[in-house]
Amino acid sequence: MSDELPALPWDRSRRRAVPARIPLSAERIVDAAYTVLDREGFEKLSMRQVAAELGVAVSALYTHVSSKDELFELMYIRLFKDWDLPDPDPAHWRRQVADFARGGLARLRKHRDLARISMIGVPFSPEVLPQMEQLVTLFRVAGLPDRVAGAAGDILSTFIDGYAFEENMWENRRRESAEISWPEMRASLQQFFADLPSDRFPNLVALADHMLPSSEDERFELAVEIIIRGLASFAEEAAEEAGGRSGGSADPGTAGGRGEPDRPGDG
Amino acid sequence: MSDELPALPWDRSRRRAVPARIPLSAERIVDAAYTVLDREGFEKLSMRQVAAELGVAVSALYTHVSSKDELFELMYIRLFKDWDLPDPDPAHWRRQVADFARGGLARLRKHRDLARISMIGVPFSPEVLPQMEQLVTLFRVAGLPDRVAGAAGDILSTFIDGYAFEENMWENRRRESAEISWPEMRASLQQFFADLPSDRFPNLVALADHMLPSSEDERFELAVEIIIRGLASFAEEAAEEAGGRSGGSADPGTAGGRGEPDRPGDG
DNA sequence: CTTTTCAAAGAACACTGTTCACCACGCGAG
DNA sequence: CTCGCGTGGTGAACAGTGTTCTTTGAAAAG
Repeated sequence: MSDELPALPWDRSRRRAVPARIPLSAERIVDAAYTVLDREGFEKLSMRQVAAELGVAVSALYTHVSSKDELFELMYIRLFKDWDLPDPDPAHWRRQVADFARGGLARLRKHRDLARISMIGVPFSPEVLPQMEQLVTLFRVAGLPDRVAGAAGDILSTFIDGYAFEENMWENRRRESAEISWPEMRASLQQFFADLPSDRFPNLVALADHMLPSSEDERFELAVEIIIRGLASFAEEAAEEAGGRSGGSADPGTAGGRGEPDRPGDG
Repeated sequence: MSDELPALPWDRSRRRAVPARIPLSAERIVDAAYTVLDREGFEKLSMRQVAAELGVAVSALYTHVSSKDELFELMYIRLFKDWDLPDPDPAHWRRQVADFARGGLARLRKHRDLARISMIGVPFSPEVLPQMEQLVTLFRVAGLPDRVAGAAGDILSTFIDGYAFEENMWENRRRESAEISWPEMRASLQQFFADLPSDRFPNLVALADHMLPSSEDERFELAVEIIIRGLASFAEEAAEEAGGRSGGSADPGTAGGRGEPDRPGDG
């Protein structure tokens, strides 16, 4: 990172040029904030905790970070560092969209309560533009009409954030109440549905087995598949319309996802 | 509510049986909390503010409400009071699902920052079960396979909450920064996309007109339509499978939404 | 009437984000 | 080498927060 040479004892000009304590910086503050977040959770993430983590006075933070909100903003931006999306491929746009969604969720899961911070961040920060561009490109080559291609990324991201947020909620609830495992919790909730009065809630009782996701990711995968199929329907529609109007000037292999080789099976 | 008779002046046993000040109750605390929420917003909604609204000491609240979290829970439950869903109609399930989504969003919009509180609430409270039952029923009569019908309500609600939450975020940002109107903000953001370097962000520039929703509800309507089409695709799939296997024992008018009379146009 | 009971009050505790006067220390100027 | 100077860390303070505990007052019960 730094090309600093070790200081020779007799070289007075270099003596303590690199001070014993690494200087404070926004970068280091964000690092510490993430450490506190993972250890204590969002609710107990305070400026004082971050300062303590760095062995520094609270007020020292404010020379590098103007407020707690700005600290959140900086933490949010980290989410998009080193996030490279593959080049859009019309033949596999469905899988690529699904992979984007999975990648986004995986990033939000990397730190405790990170989804809370993600939903606070302003979504047009310069750092997110490359991903946005890639995603919009992907939706265009998939054959979506402009107004859908422009909105799809936002819609998908909104869902991902919302999903991660609720996942967080459950995790925190589990953490503070008796620490029972997810399978146990799932079983008891399933029982709750099965035990409902079947005259008033016949369908909840009938579907008790399906009201809770069976694995950690099943529900997310299903949701993403639903959204992708919905998008595909718009692509088909656009392809039909273009085909009917101009006699198929668009490459038919480009638009419309149904029946493409990457159509995933269940799970 | 109460069958209290008017107090006669000479009846000492009834004197002040109904005290001059209406007694405190969880109900009244929730009322006051909503008043404070609308006036001050979520960030400044504190137990002290609520107590002040009621002209009462802070500690008095804690005899009716065990914590601020429980107050949030009670506020959350209010969301579902008097929310009647129409009886599921297989012929119009698409419109009914869309109406459910619109109704949910409308409820979240009824109070400032309400989405923040909605995302905190535990989703299996007894108060929400009737709506859940109606929704699951609707998805079943639409012909969705069980595992999709069981998840669809949760997925849709997650999206609605996430959408309302982000809408809140924007509204608050607008409120605190110069109060510029939404059309103005939209125009400047649109310009932001149009002015991006077109060598690095060709598609964002090309779709600058479509990156922001043109009206308040356009993006939400589109998202709901995408989800409904995705669900419909599962219904079709199930109908085909059932048709191929058992020779069409299921009522063909029940399953599969494509081409039904309520398929909405754009808008 | 007295006694019991229980909701409301008030003060206190341990926190929070943020600001401000102070001060030490490394740097360049002289 | 010495002298200001300014950057950046310090500690105290302010105005809040959620929550708890003890005290009080007034209504209900006996």
